[in-house]
Amino acid sequence: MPDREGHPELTEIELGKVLSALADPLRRRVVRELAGGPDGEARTCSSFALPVGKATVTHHFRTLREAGLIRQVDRGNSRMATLRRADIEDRFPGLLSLLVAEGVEEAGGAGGVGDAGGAGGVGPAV
Amino acid sequence: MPDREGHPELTEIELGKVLSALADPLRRRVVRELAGGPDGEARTCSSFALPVGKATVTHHFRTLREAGLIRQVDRGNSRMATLRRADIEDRFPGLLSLLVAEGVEEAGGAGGVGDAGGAGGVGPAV
DNA sequence: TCCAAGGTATGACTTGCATCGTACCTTGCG
DNA sequence: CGCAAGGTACGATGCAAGTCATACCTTGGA
Repeated sequence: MPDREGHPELTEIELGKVLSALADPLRRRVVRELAGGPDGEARTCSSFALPVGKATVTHHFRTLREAGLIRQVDRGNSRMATLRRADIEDRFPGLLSLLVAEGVEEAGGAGGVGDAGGAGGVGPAV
Repeated sequence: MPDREGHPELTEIELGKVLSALADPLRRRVVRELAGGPDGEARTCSSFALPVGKATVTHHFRTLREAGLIRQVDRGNSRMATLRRADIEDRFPGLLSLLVAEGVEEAGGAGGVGDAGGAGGVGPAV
């Protein structure tokens, strides 16, 4: 059962909810940025500079949280979000690689996803 | 540019459209059944026995086709659908494994996805 | 030739979702 | 203490998506 903040447990993460959450380009961008950063990195919601209002940002982060993709913890004034990297890799190996690869191709990189698909090596060498 | 039947080319397959298409459980079921069958298997729309009306079935198959997940070819009276397995593996390696694994866990299999994540070995040995 | 079967096209309906504005709460700081 | 800043809650709105009923087309077979 999810805790009172809405985080599902590892075994409760459902593929359908994850895919629905990742269907939105804004949410995909958040996960991609987190996946491209160091493991365990904690960022505030506002640090992503999403081109939508505050209320909408809250909505998107709630969706990501309830899907099991991110973890949110209160830290004083702000609310830090971290990627549940190990959990996602455990249940859906290779999924994060696909998101990171999407960012690469949009950034003007050459075609091909390289070694994507492996369980490791998603983030930078920490 | 997609052909007049709506099939996108390999390089036109977008992650966003694919994820949106797979967000629906009925469509996920179609892809999962195709991915679990032999490579190149062609089935009619009605062979999936989806619990919705004919018009809705057409709608779902159109979505899958325009996302680039299946290919539909006329064959006399019926319209056969085949999984674009190689194309999907090329652009999103490991994605089909996740769908097949979902079916396994729902069917009462033990936890864990085994060797999922590799590019090969999604379907049965053909 | 006529009819049944598989799909498609169209229009309508309903629900869900993304978005916003506003009000409100909490924390940190001057 | 008082205020600004980060988030949340709630209500409203507009649009996209899933569903259906119906009508229609095409093919294959009796």
